[in-house]
Amino acid sequence: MNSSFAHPTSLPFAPPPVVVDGGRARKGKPFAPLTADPFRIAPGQRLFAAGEPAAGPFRLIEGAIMVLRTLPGDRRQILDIAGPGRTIGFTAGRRHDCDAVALSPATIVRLDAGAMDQSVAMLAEIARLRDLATLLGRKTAIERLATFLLQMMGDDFEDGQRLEMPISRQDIADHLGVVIETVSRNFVALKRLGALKRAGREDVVILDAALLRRIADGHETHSAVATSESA
Amino acid sequence: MNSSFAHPTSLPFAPPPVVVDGGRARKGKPFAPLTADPFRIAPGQRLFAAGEPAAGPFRLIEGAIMVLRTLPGDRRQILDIAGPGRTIGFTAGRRHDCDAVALSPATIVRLDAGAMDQSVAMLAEIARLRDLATLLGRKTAIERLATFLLQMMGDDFEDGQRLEMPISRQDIADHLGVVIETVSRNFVALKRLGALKRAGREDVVILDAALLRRIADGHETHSAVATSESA
DNA sequence: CGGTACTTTGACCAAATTCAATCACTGTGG
DNA sequence: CCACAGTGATTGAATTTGGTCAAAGTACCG
Repeated sequence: MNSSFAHPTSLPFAPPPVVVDGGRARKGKPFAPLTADPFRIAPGQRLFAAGEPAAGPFRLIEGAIMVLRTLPGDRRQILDIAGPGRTIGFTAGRRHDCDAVALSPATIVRLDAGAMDQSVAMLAEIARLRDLATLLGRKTAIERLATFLLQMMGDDFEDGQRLEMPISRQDIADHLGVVIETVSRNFVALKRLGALKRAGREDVVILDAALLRRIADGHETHSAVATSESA
Repeated sequence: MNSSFAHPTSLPFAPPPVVVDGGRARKGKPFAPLTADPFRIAPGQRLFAAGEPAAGPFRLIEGAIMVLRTLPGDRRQILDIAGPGRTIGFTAGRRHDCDAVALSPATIVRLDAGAMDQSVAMLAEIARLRDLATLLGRKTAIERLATFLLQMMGDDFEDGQRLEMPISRQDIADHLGVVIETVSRNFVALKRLGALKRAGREDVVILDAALLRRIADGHETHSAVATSESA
């Protein structure tokens, strides 16, 4: 179903997630979101792994982290690609049920598990996972890719703007539930449709966000991966 | 991608979700999970719809309710099939982003949005949606069906036991991200593999739960929907 | 009984996967 | 500065899984 995949490269130094005191704020501030000290991890390094005792949720200050699950036969499902401000690492049990791996150098703080109002972050997580499930269950490959690009763009993104993508084709594929070749072909398809153009190795320039949006939403019903066109 | 689908039949009577007092407990009990009065809805009736102002989460006392999203072109993704004890209807914004429809006569209570410890239910919901996303992103049709059956069985289910399925093929299909014919064919495949046998219209007898589990987990690597065998 | 709705089956089709090159960018060493 | 590995991305061809379309089959209900 899927083959060689982008290794969670265990990089040189491996600071264990730095658990400072039990989570209680040391200096007063009784109801501020209680945290430990921020720490950094390098690209490819794991923040936590499935099966490990849960070390409370984490707030991502800077960088990008992906959260993923592995199943037999080289199959992976990337459940989240989180950027600054996002909270990750919620778990229902005593142990993590996913791996979390840095995509770029990341700064993180561990949140106190008891800290009030993780509920906002949890509700956001639920909404996000519903979107993902809908995408995986009911969207075509090109719709998935368009949806993904729009997510990476965030709001207030303008046509002509360069979109940085600190993520490999394999990881995109494992996020969108397709194989790497399908991602490639659909990048080409979007290029042909005039939605974007390449910009260097990993990046891309968005030419028509509105078109992208129509494709993502399942209007613009082309199969799109045509087999050699003139233009 | 998907065609005629099981209509959220708007049934005769349609009691609006009965909002009793603001959620405050009337009789003391200061910290009991504050609720309004239970109410009932009939099969096919909607509990809430996407776009409606959020009416707080609901606890399902009895019956079955499905939560689903609709996208252009007759496409649906059923995100949840909830039974007694489950809490549904979480939403990040002020409005629901899903529809909820009863599969069987259901008894429900509205929970006070502020009531402590929805967080347990939220964490469970997150875990559930991660499983679903993994299934939709990375499992084959037969693996999806096996996984679904195991879920319906719950724990402590024994070989030879009859499994009641108060849900149509179309709804199963829209839950598993395949079409109705694929569900049919894979029921046949599971029958041929000796995992189950039919029992009346909707129900099924589980013959080999262990096999089902192996299939669901992606061991037992058969494509399985063979095109006419002798046995 | 006959009608309606849902399910199953079959034949065919298409989107996506698999397998296998080829290509393009990066970094290295000559 | 250029040849050349090495890695990841792209392209092509063949295959497969699941989808589409259409025709039975089957249960349920009046």
